[in-house]
Amino acid sequence: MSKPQKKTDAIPAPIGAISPAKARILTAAIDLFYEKGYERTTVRDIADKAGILSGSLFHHFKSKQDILYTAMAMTTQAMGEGALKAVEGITDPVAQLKALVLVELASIHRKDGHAAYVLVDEWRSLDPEHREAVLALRDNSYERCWTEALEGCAKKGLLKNTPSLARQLIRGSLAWTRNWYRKGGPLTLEALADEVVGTFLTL
Amino acid sequence: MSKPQKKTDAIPAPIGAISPAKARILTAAIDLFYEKGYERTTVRDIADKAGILSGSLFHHFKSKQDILYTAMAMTTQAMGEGALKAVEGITDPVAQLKALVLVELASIHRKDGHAAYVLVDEWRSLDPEHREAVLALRDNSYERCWTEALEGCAKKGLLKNTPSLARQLIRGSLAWTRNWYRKGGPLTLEALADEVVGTFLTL
DNA sequence: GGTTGACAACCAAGCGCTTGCTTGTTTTTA
DNA sequence: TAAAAACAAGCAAGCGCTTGGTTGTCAACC
Repeated sequence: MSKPQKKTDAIPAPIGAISPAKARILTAAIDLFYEKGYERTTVRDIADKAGILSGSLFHHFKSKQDILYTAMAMTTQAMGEGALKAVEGITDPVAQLKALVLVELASIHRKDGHAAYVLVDEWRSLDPEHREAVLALRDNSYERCWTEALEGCAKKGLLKNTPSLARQLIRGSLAWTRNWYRKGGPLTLEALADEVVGTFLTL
Repeated sequence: MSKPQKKTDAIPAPIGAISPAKARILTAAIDLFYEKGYERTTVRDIADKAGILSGSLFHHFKSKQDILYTAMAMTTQAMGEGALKAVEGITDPVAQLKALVLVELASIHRKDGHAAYVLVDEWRSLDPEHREAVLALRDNSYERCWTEALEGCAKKGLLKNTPSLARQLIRGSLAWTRNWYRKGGPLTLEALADEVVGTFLTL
């Protein structure tokens, strides 16, 4: 018994099963982060919204930072699965791209349960170690889908930029929609997705 | 003299002359906001960097929020002037657009004295009233340049989207460069600007 | 089937610290 | 010599988080 070392506690734990209580807290936290940002959101705010006292939060999460990390990691994982499902069965890279753009837009504007905007707005609030962990998680599935679609387009000569540059430009365009796009207006998400795809491809 | 009303104190004051001391504080604050964001930056941080004690800040600014507002308003005004100067004498709308893209990129990555990134990152930290004031300031000159250039391109049939949609997509692409673009790499800001213009126009 | 113990979830209270900001005084500047 | 600028000290409030005790739940045991 020279080295105890039961658990690798130094490196952030993987995202396993989430208890109902944890899920409730995460939902509340994500809503508040969306409205006010991480820093302006207090643990008391989160607890209030989740219907418990602030101290009880720390029975489920070891810190406020842990809540953010879990939210981002969970969302990343969910988006990876969503992206995989979106391109499933599609072989045309243009159609793949269109599907991926729509998934990302829908996530940002909360058409589903995800919460992609935390992955847009809160990078700076996430500790460097956690940041790397989330990035690794993202590159593993979500970005892989994008790369595949974009490289497919490039091979057909449809892409104006290199795939990696195109990815960053598109990501920026989509992320910024958070600051101006409103559902219910004349422009639907689908139409917006078409516009974006049409912009970055030479069709 | 039925109404005193010496100064419209309710609505944020306009940006007049900035004293040297104020300018020093603002520079320090902008640096820190850039590194850590508004919320994580304390008034003591700002004072330290400016070479004074924290209490002395409030001789120059009435609140921390006032520092942010002044920084954003000042930056907005400077960018308006920068944009005007950039398109000065240029009649070709494509060349205008290229110049404007470069100005915005340079500001975001602090190649000049401006600090456009606060206009990207810190909107949520700015009080609603101040926010409107800055937006009005922006639309007054800076956005006017963009609208003119984009409408010029549209008239020539070079634009893929409507000018207003193109503006938002471009703005997003440029803003997001903050999260991936690093100076000193193989891609210069000028080359990046060319890529962006080439992407959004049908040349 | 009633008692018991173990455990997770939560409450109640508050600790130690940091925050933005204020006040009264001293120094610097013009 | 008076205004502007900076200091020195600290307040009140709010922050993340800890602690110790109270519930509710459910399987194990006689």
